[in-house]
Amino acid sequence: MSTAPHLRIGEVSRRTGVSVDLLRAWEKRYGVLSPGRSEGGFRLYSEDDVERVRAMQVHLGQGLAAAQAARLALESEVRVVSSGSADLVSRDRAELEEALALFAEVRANAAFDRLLATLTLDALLTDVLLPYLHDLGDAWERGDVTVAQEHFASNIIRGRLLGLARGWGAGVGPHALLACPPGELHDLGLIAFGLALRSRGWRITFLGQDTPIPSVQEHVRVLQPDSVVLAAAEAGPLNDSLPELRELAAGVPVSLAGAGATASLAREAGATLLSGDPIAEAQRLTNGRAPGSPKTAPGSPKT
Amino acid sequence: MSTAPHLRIGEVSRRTGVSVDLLRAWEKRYGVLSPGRSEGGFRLYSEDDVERVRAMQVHLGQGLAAAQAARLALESEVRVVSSGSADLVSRDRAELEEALALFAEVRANAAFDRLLATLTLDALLTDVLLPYLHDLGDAWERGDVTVAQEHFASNIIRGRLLGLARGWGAGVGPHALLACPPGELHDLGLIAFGLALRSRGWRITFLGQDTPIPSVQEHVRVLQPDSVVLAAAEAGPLNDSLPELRELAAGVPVSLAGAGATASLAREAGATLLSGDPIAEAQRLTNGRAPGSPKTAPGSPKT
Amino acid sequence: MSTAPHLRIGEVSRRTGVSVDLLRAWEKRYGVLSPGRSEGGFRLYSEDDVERVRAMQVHLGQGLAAAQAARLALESEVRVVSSGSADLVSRDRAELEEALALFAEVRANAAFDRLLATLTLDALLTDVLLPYLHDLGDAWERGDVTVAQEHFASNIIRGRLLGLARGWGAGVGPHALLACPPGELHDLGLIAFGLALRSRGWRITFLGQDTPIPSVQEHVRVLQPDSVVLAAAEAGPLNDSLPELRELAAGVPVSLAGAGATASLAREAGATLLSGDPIAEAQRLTNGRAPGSPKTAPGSPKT
DNA sequence: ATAGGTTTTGTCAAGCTTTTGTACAT
DNA sequence: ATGTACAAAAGCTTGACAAAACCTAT
Repeated sequence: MSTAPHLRIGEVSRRTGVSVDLLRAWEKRYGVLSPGRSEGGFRLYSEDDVERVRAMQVHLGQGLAAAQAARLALESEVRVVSSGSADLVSRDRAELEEALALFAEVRANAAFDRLLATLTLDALLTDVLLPYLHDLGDAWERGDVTVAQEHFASNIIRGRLLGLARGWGAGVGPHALLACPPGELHDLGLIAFGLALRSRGWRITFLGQDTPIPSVQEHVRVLQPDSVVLAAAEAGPLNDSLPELRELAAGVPVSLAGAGATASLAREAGATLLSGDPIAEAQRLTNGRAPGSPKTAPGSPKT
Repeated sequence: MSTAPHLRIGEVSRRTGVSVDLLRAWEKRYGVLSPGRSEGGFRLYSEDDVERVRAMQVHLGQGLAAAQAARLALESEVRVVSSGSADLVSRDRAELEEALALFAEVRANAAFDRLLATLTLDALLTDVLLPYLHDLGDAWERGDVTVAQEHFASNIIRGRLLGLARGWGAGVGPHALLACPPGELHDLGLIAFGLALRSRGWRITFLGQDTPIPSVQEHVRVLQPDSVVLAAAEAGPLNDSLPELRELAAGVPVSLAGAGATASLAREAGATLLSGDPIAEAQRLTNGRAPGSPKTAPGSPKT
Repeated sequence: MSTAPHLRIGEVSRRTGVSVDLLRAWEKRYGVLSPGRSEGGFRLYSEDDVERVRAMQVHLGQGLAAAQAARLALESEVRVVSSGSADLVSRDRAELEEALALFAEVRANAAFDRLLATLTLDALLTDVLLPYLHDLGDAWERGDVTVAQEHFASNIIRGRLLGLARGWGAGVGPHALLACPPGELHDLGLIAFGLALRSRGWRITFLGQDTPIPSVQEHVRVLQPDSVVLAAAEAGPLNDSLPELRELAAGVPVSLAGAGATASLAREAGATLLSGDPIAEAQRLTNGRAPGSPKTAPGSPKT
């Protein structure tokens, strides 16, 4: 795949770390590079040339003499595989983390795209995003991460997850209503849970952060979901809503999730506890319901 | 719809803020206006003429020269053209509102899709989303809308806006850092503002809800934004951060926006007040930038 | 998509941060810009010109020299910010088409990503991809497009659609088996149909191009799908398989789709005809399965 | 690596014209 | 109200210049 030559020698030097003089020397002595020329005679290199310089560097690093390195670089057109392909995912994960820490939106999105292209949604959530969010929470508590960094990262991830969530209310599957109790602002785990449910055929209605239980109650009557899931990162918000939770759980299956949900709390509220990670619990919920076929096919909203 | 001409030049001047002399000059030079005449020879303008003057002002505000502004004001005769499709737009807008009120995610997204296919970003924001959010806030205060409905709608819209926002940190333009002060959870207007800035060539870093000012401060040093914008729906959060705001504003241009930002607050903080709607203010901020002062020198090699 | 030129040089400078002198120099030296002129000789730039300046800036930022940056900007290898006045979707759609026609894979993917971020999957399919594929077919028949171009575009789109399709076999919804009859190679419409079904909660098994009906038959016995859909762009392949089709349709609901499916053919085969576009038919099939009326929620539709 | 020459590119200046808001006289 | 005048702001062209980046050859 040849690209038009458009890099001057200084930029090639900057990109590879090889001095301009040396670049010219390699060209003359070994013919590794054959740049075009500008009208006035300046060398113009292509991206491929940069690759070839990199290849030279790799070979030199392996102890070969320059002449041999050059021959190899020319002959085999070795692509530099900077790390094993098995590790591609963890590389992208690292890239994502670094980009988010540096406020580099574009890099973060690119890494996200690559991950999305390599992994299934389940794998992306369980192996990358949820661990990352977990670590982020820890780092935040330890003060290793500023609030601004945490916010920036959350907003990027929220945007991407909501993008994946688009349309999750459609279809014929069972219907889950998701919300965080009053005072609870961490909704990312809940979105992840919704996505996992979605990919198993559920329909999702998402209310998000800081939703009063009576308001949930009110709409349960109308929407008739098959399940209501409330998530909180700490016990406080759930505890504060305990009476209303009990009332809610009397009319519809309620599950509590997130680090704030405990067995005793669930028991007192008459709710189910989802203690594992979102994906596992989504699987469990789905298996519990209908191993194979959807229970009912409630009408889908028209259009 | 043409109305009978009945406005004398002084009234037109008063309504538009354009001096009498200038109105006559525009008429003669560009033919933007063609007023009738009273018996005694006084100019008599119609409402349409006033609209046309307003159109000129809009274009001038966008940095066009008078001659070009006039041509556009005459050519596009925007009212007529868009009122044909205005029906369609308002239908889609109504559909969007109804779907959001009914938790009909799919219908809401479909309406949003149609709006995206008909409108420019500016029009979508100014004519549909911002008014809708405004109304929603009012309805919420009056209790005409439940918390769950408000949350559901916000999350859908947030998801779509963040989708449009993807990549807004890239590029070469001036750089704005956006955040809501501690305690402030309404970030949609700020996202809209970010989008408007983006479409005018700015780069955006978005921190969102509930961001402590010292954390903003810290990253301002690193990111060196050209402008920091803080938005709040009520005065409280901004007031509470006043001392830190002042300190922040000492080192970087700070603007305050949203219903919670007042002139006196801005003055005390040493910040600029953005009092208008997000799109207008984005325009203003862009025009306000000094001409011919390219901040970024060519060839910034760092990522 | 050219807009009328109406920006004077100062405004362009203000918007891009490039000095007026430099703008004139770039015009003269590299021809990056070709502004119109006012009556008195002032340069008048269009919005597209502004974009081209931005493209230059991006390339400069990557370390290219001005001359080369200009060449790239002219070849429009990079589209930067969408700032123009066109609506949001048609811009990216045009970009996608151009990129596909020019074998510019990176650009095409970038445009696809933007569309995916802005639109719903349904909208992406109905408003962008399916019309595009249709036009492409026409252009191919007229000879306006080379085989290579058609292949390139198809493969890119197939890759992206299959990426979206990942995991479409999982879950609890009804199960559809999709295939093209022997001799039929056009599977893109069928993939689109599968995606539309998927987003409505179905599980998909996709057999693809050129599948012998007995093989479908066999899968049906094992997988017990709720529906089998066969698609063909011309009548031939379906006709040739008529006897086997009849046999297949005796054991499982079969639908025929694509331009090659006719009412009479469907009748003879004992199959249903899906005559509309994939998305509409997916909706119909879904509604057909779940005849329960949509539960309409009250709430406050009015504001 | 150094020396001596060339190309590239951003910026500036001088002198003149166009555009446009405002002012003034009739 | 009309017509003319005017000055500031913004543009135009040509030509030149200097710093940075490159070239070849020693």
